Amino acid sequence: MKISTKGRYALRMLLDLAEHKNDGYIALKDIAARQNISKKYLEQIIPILNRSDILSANRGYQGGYRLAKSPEHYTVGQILRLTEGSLAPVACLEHDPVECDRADDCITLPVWKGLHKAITDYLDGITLQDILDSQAERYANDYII
Amino acid sequence: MKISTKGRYALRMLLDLAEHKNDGYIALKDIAARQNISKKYLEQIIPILNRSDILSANRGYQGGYRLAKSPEHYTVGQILRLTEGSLAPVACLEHDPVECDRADDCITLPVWKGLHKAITDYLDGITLQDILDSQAERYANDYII
DNA sequence: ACAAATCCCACCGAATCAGTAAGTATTGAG
DNA sequence: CTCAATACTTACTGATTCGGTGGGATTTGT
Repeated sequence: MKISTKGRYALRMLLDLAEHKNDGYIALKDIAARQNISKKYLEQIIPILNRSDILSANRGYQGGYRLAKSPEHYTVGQILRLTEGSLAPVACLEHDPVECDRADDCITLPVWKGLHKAITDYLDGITLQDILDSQAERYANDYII
Repeated sequence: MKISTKGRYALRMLLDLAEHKNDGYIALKDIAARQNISKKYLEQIIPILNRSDILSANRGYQGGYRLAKSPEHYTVGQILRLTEGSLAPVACLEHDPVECDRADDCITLPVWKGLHKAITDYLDGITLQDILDSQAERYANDYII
């Protein structure tokens, strides 16, 4: 019941892009350095995100990535669904559901459905902008103290 | 981000014991047959639950297991914590937290804390009795229709 | 032309998952 | 007292996933 590093890194990568959304195209090298993540591994995660048009990429010299939309248009749920494949806590709730002949009278299925809803309701309610805002707020508090 | 079969089987096993709580000691063989789960595998799951005094076991002829308390005293969260080790969606939130030197200014940590809370609030709010009740209700409806 | 970047594909060790196998210890019934 | 049924224990195993690394090919601004 863990979020994979792939998902956590993807979120941090997009947050990094959100923080630098006015700096043009950001090279993977810079994200890797700032976030202290292997650039090679990020190279493997990027195409997962890139497939669904949430990023805009530029190859070659001075190339890199930037967000296709502004940070409030990305929810954490949306990002994690890409990297994790699905946020369903059991296989029988996935989009192409794994067949389960017990589903009709499965006594535990409603529990998993409810859990799935609790998870997605929470994660789809948080945008990248929300996370940036809460960070800004924290820094402000630090400054006051 | 999946609940393991170990956790799902543990829940079904305890629900089976709850359904037969007035039938004395229940042999693993019977649970395995009713739930269509390998008895050998259940044998491996049982000690995880047995360690924490939620079961009462009897060895030998006519032996088996029964719940130590009544079904409303078991929450799904409590059971899954035993089999999954922890319900934390990231390692840095576990009980013996995995060290993370970035924790102090980790921008994503509040997200994972909130997710952890959403998950545990939901799962700790459901008891075995709740599940049995919802099943009974469904059967009642079927009967009416 | 060259260097910096994205892209692409294969590989790899370690851990986890989902079980199986084989045997020991304990108990009630006959 | 013996036997069969049961819980308990330990070890093993094949498949898959996790968390990467390595080696290049391709594109692009200077």
